[in-house]
Amino acid sequence: MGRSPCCEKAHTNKGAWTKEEDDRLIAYIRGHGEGCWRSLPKAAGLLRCGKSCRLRWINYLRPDLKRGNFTDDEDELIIKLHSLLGNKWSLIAARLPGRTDNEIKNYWNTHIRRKLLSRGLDPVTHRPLNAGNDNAASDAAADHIPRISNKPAVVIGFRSASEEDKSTSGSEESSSTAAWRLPDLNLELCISPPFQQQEPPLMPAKREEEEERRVQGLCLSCSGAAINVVGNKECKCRDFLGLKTGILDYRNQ
DNA sequence: AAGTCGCACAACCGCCGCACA
DNA sequence: CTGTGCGGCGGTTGTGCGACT
Repeated sequence: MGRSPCCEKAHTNKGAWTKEEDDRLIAYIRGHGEGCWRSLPKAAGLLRCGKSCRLRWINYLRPDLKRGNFTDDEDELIIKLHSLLGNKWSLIAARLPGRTDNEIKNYWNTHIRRKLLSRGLDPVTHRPLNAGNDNAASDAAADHIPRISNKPAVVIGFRSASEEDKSTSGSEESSSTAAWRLPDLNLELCISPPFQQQEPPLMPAKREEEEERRVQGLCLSCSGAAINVVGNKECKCRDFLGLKTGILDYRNQ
């Protein structure tokens, strides 16, 4: 029993959006807000699938989009976030006001990958290309090595100095990742939720949740000041990695 | 001027997780 | 508890355009 398609494909337009379609979509959302994407196309008089409308709105038509070139600051922020989060484009985009996950994903694949390669860094692992296994590094650069669980390769910065000491004497993880240092990544995340070495493995969904909480729970702008760690709530300083950022939440506008 | 190539980015596809009945 | 519908996400593809030969 297959799932029904998200829309009646036979009667939907595909490909590039026309000006008229854009206008209809904008007018409808202005009038009714973002709601049920599935029913939106019909209500707005569009021969498009709901997903397509959502994508078009989020990636192109939203009024709070920046458009235009990425700044150097944004470049560096993306690189840092990618080293922490991996290919979690939506999480990365949430830290870059006016940028969409799709835009960042495209930008990564076209610009930043090359930028990292030119720095001698593997864009997948953020490790130096000539570090360790040469074959592995070059293969990874060619995208032949799948990232393990799509998780960030680097966990640096989430440990205190004392944790660091502990880890040097211990686990496999310490030898495989913590022993290595990302040269240009210094987030000064010296405070953190307690590092739980013996933490039982999380279920995949929980793991992702936890991952997000780790990032959210740390204010990366306040040089790790503990006062800004407020559980899984955003720090109110609105200053992320040195960039003034509003946390993007167009849904509440 | 015509053809080819590579880049940039918009759009699509398929899967997953969550909410709900 | 299970099945279904929906929104959301990440990977991939398609297409337009400029640079180059």
